[in-house]
Amino acid sequence: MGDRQAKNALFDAFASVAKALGNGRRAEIVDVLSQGERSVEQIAGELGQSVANTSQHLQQLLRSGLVRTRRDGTRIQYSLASPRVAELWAAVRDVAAEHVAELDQLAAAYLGDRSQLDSVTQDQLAERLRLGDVVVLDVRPEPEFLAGHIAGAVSVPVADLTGRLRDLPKDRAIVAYCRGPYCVFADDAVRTLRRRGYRAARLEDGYPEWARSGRPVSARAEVDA
Amino acid sequence: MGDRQAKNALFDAFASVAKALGNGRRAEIVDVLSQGERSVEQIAGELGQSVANTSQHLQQLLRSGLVRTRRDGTRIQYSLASPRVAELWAAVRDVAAEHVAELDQLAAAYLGDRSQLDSVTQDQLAERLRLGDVVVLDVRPEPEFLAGHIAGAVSVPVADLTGRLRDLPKDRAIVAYCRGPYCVFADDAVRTLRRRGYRAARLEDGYPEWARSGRPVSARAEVDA
DNA sequence: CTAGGGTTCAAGAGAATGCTTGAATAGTTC
DNA sequence: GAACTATTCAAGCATTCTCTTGAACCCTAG
Repeated sequence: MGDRQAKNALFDAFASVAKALGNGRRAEIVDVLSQGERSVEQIAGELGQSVANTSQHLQQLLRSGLVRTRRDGTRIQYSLASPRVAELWAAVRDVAAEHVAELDQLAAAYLGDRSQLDSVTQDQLAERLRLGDVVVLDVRPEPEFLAGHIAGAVSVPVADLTGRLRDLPKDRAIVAYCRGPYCVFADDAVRTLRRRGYRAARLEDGYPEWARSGRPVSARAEVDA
Repeated sequence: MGDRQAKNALFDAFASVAKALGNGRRAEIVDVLSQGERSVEQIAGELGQSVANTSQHLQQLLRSGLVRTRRDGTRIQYSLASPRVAELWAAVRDVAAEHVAELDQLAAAYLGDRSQLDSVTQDQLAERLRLGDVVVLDVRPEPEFLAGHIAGAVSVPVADLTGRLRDLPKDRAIVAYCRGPYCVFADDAVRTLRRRGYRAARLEDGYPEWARSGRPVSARAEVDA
């Protein structure tokens, strides 16, 4: 014991986890799965990749232990092996944001200019929720809302936003949120709302971060009541 | 914005951080550097790799932003870019421990059988330190002790242990610690001590974890006093 | 300014990776 | 039990990785 060969094997095993996340497409898969379980076809659609290629990436994630599968009728649902995997992914993302030089530009290229968008921290939103002086909009697709959302939020998927503007008050502050700091849904929603004269801002990060902080959430059961 | 190409580039950038850790040798480099800064030659020595190869891995870590360099006389000292990198590495290690199937066997192959070794948690050690009924041994090489150690610990590098047995009391409990949960120094020390009739146990993890938990530490300045 | 040594660079061989295409599989569902 | 279809497998090609060897490059120290 303590020999070089065994040590190499051990560290190769540690590194296998990082290697699994060490590809843009697989990273994106983990990002998608941190929103909830998905079938191969759904994931391929979100990534803009072929089903075969997506399947191979999923196999690799499966072998590395980061995801698991469940059969659901005719399809296979993939999900993260545990919440720790989502935390690891968030840690990778944060270290990249801090230490990768080009990240700001790349994020700007994908997200567009955010300098005009007001944003709100978790603490600020929690306080305003407590005071009740804010409307919270969950602009993710509805299934994700149903799977879990910020307690008190209303589901208005960004695709439906323009059709549901009449439900929203112009005299109250609106805070929109979505999947995380690099998700564009809330940005789009806030831009649309402000253009029409609403007082809208985006939550700095998204639902997964809110839930991980242990803040109040609801899921389907409570909603349907 | 929001287009596929930009999104791919963004996630490739996130993944670049994971990719940097996605090689056993580079993972080991980060593990070594989480103990403090090292020259290329030192790192190569610890890894059992050629200097040229080690240098190339270090260049890659440098490009990914995870490490930084500092010139010190005729040599270049590498260190982690920030404590967050050490945290990320610990997160990778923990996820691997939880989700990689073969990890237990690989760890056992490297560490040997730990079932006979008593171990102590951070909480337990903190409590016993408070009560003063324990001798804490830092069995890492002395430079690492000098760079920072558990407050109240004594430096007895494992290589010097047999020569310094007379300094250790047989009537008090001894807790040895080293670099982390996958470090063999404390194991070796505890085995040696128990064979000679001392009451020894190992700290479950190591110095970096202790420090990260915000528990009391000391460094050179206080020690020399 | 020069010698020396720590570090980096360059080229190359062999293996691994990532995506494509097309076929095979397995498990439901009807 | 048979048709369907979501998923996986297999083969192939271009690219990237990892380690080796040997030479080149700085920079400090004297």
